[in-house]
Amino acid sequence: MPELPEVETIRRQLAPEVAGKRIVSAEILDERLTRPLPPDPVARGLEGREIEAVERRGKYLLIGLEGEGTLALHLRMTGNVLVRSPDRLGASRLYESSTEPRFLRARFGLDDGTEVLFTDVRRFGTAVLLEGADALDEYLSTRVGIEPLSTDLTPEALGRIAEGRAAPLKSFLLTQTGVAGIGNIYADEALHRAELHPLSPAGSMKHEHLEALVEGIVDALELGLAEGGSSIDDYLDARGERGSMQDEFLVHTREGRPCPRCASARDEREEGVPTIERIVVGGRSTYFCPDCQVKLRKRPRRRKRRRAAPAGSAM
DNA sequence: CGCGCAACCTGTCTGC
DNA sequence: TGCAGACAGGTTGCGC
Repeated sequence: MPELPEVETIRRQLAPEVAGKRIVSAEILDERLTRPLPPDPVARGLEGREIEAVERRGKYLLIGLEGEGTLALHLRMTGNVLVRSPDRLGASRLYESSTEPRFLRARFGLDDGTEVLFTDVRRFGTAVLLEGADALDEYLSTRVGIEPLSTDLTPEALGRIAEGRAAPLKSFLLTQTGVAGIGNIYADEALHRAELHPLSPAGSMKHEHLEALVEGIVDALELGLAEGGSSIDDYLDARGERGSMQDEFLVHTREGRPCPRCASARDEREEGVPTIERIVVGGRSTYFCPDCQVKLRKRPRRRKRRRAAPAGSAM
């Protein structure tokens, strides 16, 4: 579930609720959360420690602790982080419920009564306690690459990591050590914006494609952030509320619907508008418009003229 | 080293 | 109604 916009939404809500407060209790309720290490040392390492900051790298939520420690949380597919502050009871569905959320995997209590809850249906989520700046850097160095909403993401930088790659663009975008934070939703949305075919080899992009893809990535992620993330199924923000990005999808989960770009390009005529297709790439559902998302050739050597008229697939 | 795919989990939905 | 099978936002480990 949570990709960069969802994790960043949680981070922004969590930070002001927990920064400067002290952890007075830490309960790891599911031992898989800290796998392969046992949960007890993690819980003991947290208790009594003050939270200094809440940051994010890729899809990792980083809880900065006094003494150079960091609790690195990853929500994987169905994880949620919820914050309950004592003075906000009744502010949302989450607070109204007096009962514990389902699938609770960890609970952290702070010195002013604030509670931070980690829930996760599928139990893929992880919590790692890293001591010292070096341990954090080492942990992240093999897991996350370029931060897409920073100035580090340029067409040149993207070109360097894509160079020589035969993997399809969709798989390339999902590789976190290249560009970090993009998941299945935003990969589809970025490729549509860039007018690139998900099966094009990553190494086939020329400068204009790299520029378009950078722009597509940034636009898709920023819209996701502005909408508070995508709630297709499980995702809720730190206050227990749904995001609204799912209402803004151009292609993701929209199989059979008209392509919004092609439709607006010829809005006078209703018929003949290409429709979104679903294929499987790297084992993941992939949605795209076969008409406006151009399939690039492996070698950028020969330039091929694109046909002007759409192949009339009757549908 | 790059790449594709199974595995890790549990819940929900669809079709017979 | 019951049940098998497909599918779900992510990452890792293994084999080629």
